[in-house]
Amino acid sequence: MDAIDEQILRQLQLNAKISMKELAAFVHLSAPAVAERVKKLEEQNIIEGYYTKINLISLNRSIVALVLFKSSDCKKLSQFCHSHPDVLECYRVAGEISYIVKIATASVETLETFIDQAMLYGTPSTNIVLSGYENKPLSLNNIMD
Amino acid sequence: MDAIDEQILRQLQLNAKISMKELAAFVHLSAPAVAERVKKLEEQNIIEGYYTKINLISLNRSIVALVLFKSSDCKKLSQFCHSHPDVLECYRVAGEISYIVKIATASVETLETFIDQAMLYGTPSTNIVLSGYENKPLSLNNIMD
DNA sequence: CTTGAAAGGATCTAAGG
DNA sequence: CCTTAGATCCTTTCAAG
Repeated sequence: MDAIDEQILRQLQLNAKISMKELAAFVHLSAPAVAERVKKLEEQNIIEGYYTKINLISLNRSIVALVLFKSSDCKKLSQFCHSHPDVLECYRVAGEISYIVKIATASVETLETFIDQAMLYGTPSTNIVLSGYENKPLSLNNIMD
Repeated sequence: MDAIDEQILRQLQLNAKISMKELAAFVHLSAPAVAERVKKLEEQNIIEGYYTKINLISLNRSIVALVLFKSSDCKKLSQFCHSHPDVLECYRVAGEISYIVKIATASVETLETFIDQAMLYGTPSTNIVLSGYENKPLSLNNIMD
């Protein structure tokens, strides 16, 4: 991983579908050279995947909430969340809280159902998201383009 | 948005770089037909973007934490987080907590620095992530393939 | 690493149902 | 809205430097 790889990763974070040609222009290399670097980054699992962000409202998930659990049965809670169709992310954490779940759901009714079910495994504290942002790109050094 | 669009979105969530040809095979249409649907989904902002997930350790961010803020100056905190190079996500929430920040940072020292700075804008409660998962794909109805 | 060329895919365009 | 067919562009691979 050198400075050129870092620039490649930076561009890929912003746009997974950039062409090798464009990427090559960014880093001042040829397209075959960049393609080989990207391939190696994939093989080393430094690039973990390419995914598409879909508008949550379009997926009928108008309500996003972060649910914090104290003293929960983490194993069962983890299983429950993993199988729940509205759960986006979940984290086992060390701190005041023991488990944190991000959920995107259709309505307050479906949120209530989730909470009721989750209460079997711990004590939830629900925080509904009013605004926020995600997917801020990271760079190793803070090189700006 | 019909059932075919939903299938397209489902596949794109799993792999942003799938070809129109492959996607067409999934939904039993021709490649140009699928390409046009994808283009419309992009124009309607139902597809919000194509991103690459990079391994955090490779980016020198071994520590991930979720920091919860109570009674904070949300506007200034938001500005601070937005400009911080290690912040991945932040949310203004309604609940017991008023602001939640996800940060990926190099070490306990850099985490400490973040907390010290963030304390100017609110009262943080730091939860270090032990394990977790993200990017669970969503579907409108729970159609499995 | 480069350039350049050739082969294979993917995408785009156009014509038509 | 769809299909098929052709043209064009991109990527990939290989050569040679």
